[in-house]
Amino acid sequence: MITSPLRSWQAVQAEVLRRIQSRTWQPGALIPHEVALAEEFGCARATVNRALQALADRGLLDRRRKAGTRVATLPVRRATLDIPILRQEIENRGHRYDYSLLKRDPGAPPADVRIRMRLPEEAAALHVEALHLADGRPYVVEDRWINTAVVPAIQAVDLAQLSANEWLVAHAPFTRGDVNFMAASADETLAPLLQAKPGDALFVIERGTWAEERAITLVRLSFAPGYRLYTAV
Amino acid sequence: MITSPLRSWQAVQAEVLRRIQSRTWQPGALIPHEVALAEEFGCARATVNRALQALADRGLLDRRRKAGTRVATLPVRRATLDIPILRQEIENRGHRYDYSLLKRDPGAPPADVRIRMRLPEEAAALHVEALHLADGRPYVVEDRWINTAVVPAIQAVDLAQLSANEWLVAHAPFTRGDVNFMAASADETLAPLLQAKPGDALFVIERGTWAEERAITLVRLSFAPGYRLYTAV
DNA sequence: GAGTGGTCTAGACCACTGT
DNA sequence: CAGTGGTCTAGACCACTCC
Repeated sequence: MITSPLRSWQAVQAEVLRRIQSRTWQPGALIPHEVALAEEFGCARATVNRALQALADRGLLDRRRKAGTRVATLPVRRATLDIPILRQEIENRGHRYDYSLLKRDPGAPPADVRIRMRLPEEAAALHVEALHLADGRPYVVEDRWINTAVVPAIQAVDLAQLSANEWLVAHAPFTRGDVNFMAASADETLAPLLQAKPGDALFVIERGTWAEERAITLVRLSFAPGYRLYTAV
Repeated sequence: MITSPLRSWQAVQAEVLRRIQSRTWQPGALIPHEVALAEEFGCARATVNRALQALADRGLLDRRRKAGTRVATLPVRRATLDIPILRQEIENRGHRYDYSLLKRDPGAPPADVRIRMRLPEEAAALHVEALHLADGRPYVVEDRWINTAVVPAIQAVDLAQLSANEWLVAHAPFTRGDVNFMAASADETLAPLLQAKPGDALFVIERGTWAEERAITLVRLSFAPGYRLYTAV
């Protein structure tokens, strides 16, 4: 029961959340419409709207025009995770960041990469391999293909000084991206670079970025053993 | 240059995004304040506010009272990923879902679990191990500890019929959670369950949930080799 | 202290969609 | 067609923080 007016959308959100969690409003049930809640809470409809929208974004409510607002039956756990620039991630943890370019090779990408990037048969690309270090210890191996048709300017960049990632975020804004997280075993090439044993389980992030419908870059980051990606919900 | 009024916050967002991506507004630069933009775009300040807030949420703008709004220098890639109920994930992919309870053991948790869950020394808990299958093939091994002090009712549930996860989402709403993603090698116990070879790299999700400051459950999900977690940005 | 974003309000109209 | 959420507006006040 509400005694005094709820004046902020956060307060409204908290009260609605309480009713969901206390099962006052059962999963799947229709909740009162915005005008009714605004009246009950003693605030404007826009305030209720803001609160309910925030809860819908978090996956706790399902809202549809005319149909009304329902408590989600299967609350989806929605986690937001920041994918930081490696330099930032390492420096935020209080370590010194170092970077070393291993390879920089113009050339045709292998078939699997070409397909993932949807490049034509004879497309030119730039292959970059690099090692990122935290306090001098290997942190992650970067294996990247860059579509030089979209960002020709990168061919003139000295990637020994500035990582491809940092150049790209500054000069090649993307409109769309996808990310894959997976586990992979360290092979003979990767293991020594990461000071790991062949066969060690590595955490891998594979990321593609696109400008409209054209691939900019595809990168595979293989992290040293022990890496964890953390997020709060 | 804007010729006709931008009437929706999405239109305002698109125009601002265009200026960021075209570097009309350089990274780190201060952009006009809300009143000025509202005037230029021919809409209300609230509309501009909504658009800029959405972009700030996506990590493309930094906003501070009095200081104004700046283009983020290092655009953070923020990915939202849904952590579905396993049954849903498997059925969404068009497979048949099966579930098999391997173990159900009341008892004291080991020290590392107790510490992660911040349980007192002699706390009672319920240990559950289960296998989730897709089309009859092992999909993930679940290794879970449940704090029976918080959800005593689960002791009466027949976990051979209903997975602990599904019972918990319906009966123990949590206020806070954390998630860790990592890679681990299959050990002698896990490998046969997942039809994997010992040493295979497995994708692992470790999730803790809390009601206020009391741990509800801690679960470790070890996925069969080849699993990928995907998200679009 | 003053400038900027954060939010609330009351009212209005629009857009979608279930019946 | 009617009910519900989605959004816009104009104006107001507040809260934070830089100077």
